[in-house]
Amino acid sequence: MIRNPSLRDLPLGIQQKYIIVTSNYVARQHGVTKLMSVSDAKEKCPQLVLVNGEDLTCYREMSYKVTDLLMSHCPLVERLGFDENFVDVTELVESRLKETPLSALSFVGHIYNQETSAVSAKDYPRLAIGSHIAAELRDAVHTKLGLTGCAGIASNKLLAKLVSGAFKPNQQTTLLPECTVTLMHSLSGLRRVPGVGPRTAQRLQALGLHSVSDLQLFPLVDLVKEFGEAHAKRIQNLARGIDVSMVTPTGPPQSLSDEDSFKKMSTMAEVSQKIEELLASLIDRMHKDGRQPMTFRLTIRRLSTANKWFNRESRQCPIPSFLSQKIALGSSDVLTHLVTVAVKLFHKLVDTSEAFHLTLINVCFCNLQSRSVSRGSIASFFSHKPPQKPQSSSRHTGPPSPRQPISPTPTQSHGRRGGSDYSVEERTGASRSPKTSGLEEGAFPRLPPDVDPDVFKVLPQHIQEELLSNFQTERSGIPSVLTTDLEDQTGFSHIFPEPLKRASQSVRSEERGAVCREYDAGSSREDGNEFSVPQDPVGMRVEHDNSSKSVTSNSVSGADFPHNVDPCVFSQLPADMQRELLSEWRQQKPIFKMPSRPSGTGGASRDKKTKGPQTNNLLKYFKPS
DNA sequence: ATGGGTCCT
DNA sequence: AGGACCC
Repeated sequence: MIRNPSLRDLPLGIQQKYIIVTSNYVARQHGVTKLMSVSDAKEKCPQLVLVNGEDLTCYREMSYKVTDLLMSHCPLVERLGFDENFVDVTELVESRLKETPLSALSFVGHIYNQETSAVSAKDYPRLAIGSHIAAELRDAVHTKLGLTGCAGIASNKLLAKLVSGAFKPNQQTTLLPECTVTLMHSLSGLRRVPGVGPRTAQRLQALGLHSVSDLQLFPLVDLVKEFGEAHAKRIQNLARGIDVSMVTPTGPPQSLSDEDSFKKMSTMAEVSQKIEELLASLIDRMHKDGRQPMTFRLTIRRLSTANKWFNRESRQCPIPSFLSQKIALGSSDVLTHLVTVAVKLFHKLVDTSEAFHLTLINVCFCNLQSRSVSRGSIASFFSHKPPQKPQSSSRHTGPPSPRQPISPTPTQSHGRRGGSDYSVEERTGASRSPKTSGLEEGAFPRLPPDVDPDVFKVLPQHIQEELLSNFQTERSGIPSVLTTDLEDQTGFSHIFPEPLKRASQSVRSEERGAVCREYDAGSSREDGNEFSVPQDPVGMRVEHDNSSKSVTSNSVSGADFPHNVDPCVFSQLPADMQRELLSEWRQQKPIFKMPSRPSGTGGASRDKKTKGPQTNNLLKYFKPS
């Protein structure tokens, strides 16, 4: 729709192969649904206009533009697919809170299950501020990129995401902590809980669990028997509305892939041709990215009578370094060489002396390394301060673009290996200082002043809840996450880098143009971004350093609580109290996981998970031509 | 399903 | 290399 506004008021469907992956609201009014076959859709809506959405380029570009724009307002942005972003606005909220009188606070948009006019913003100062930030972000995305979408404002990612869909086209909703229970109970089944996929839902069903409350109340011990401790705790917490995961800045993609599916392919000639076609566009994308892929992977799907359902098989291999350099440099004869590599992998997958029938081929570059400048040594990495959050520098600075061997290209910060010295540091930001770890106060810092935390801890649950609920009405909530989403449209190009987010699949994207969400009805999609607000700054972010100690209490996987906290009680606590508890608890955990496996090149590089600090600008991505 | 992605085992 | 999850 963005590309062709004349489609805006017509029923529009985005087609990939023989299915409508998404559609605008006009088409939805005519009964077109999300993964409907083209034939069923045409039957329901003969006038349906179809746009092919198999090429995700436009959506990807727009998607990064959105992420980039959000990052320019607040650096902590985590992408989820092409059309959703989580933004941790805790720090922004805290700084605005310091400069605004309580009397000047208000809410913007909807409040889940309550009348906005009936809620006092003074009682939830952080969430109220979060609602304004979400509105500003949605407005920026709309005015600068032409996309509309929804946002959810809550104390964690799970909740922000779930509440963002409460009011559908192009609206935003804030979740007050006391409505968490209602929101979770409103879900029609366990599959609606993000993080519970088809497999987990099936296993839960086998245990006799169907609803969110079934999972909330199921004995953890028994759940652990089925799923293991970490997974069991995680999903049960999710059912209770608890999500301790951080908003992890996404940074540039970890892999780039290109694939095509078809009815059937049975000859080597067709296979090499398809591989060549896919590789040509992948190499082009890789070149624009500017990083060097160290690994290549080929994936296929066989036509299988039985098991049609996900049988994908893959083989991967290191990319000879002369080739990966050429890719980054944009050399023209790379294609042939890579086709050779791919065909060799293909033969490891398929015995071509026998008949074969493929249904899909995927080519992927992963283990992407930024060639930063100096290839310096690992020593230079250690000499810098710790990986701070680099942030940005590059972000706005133009496309880092590709190229140029020497330049200090920013690209990622983080791990950066190498680099001259400068780059790295920019840090900035905010200082999130480390606050030392430790103890600062007790575990329950925000109890009413007349309650001793040590006494509180040993009280029966119902008494604790009563104390807290009385106290809670006086405190504000803390927001935490927001998500925003946007819709569609696309356009492209741009300024710097990258793009946006939304469009989830191709589908969405194509729609683009039009619509957006004007008003209701229908549909398109929207989705959103979620902003979470609140958290304490300190809490979520852990970054820094080192570790302090290792774990104190249980540590275990991410899902547990400090030893004296019962999850059931915890879930009833006011959001800001939860946040502080989690913060403290997280500070005791080691921050970096270190290479569990010997990594390759410099260990310094990082470990993937360490992404935290890297903010990078992602976006740089395709250059502005 | 489609055409992408993520992280964990 | 595969599995699970997300869109």
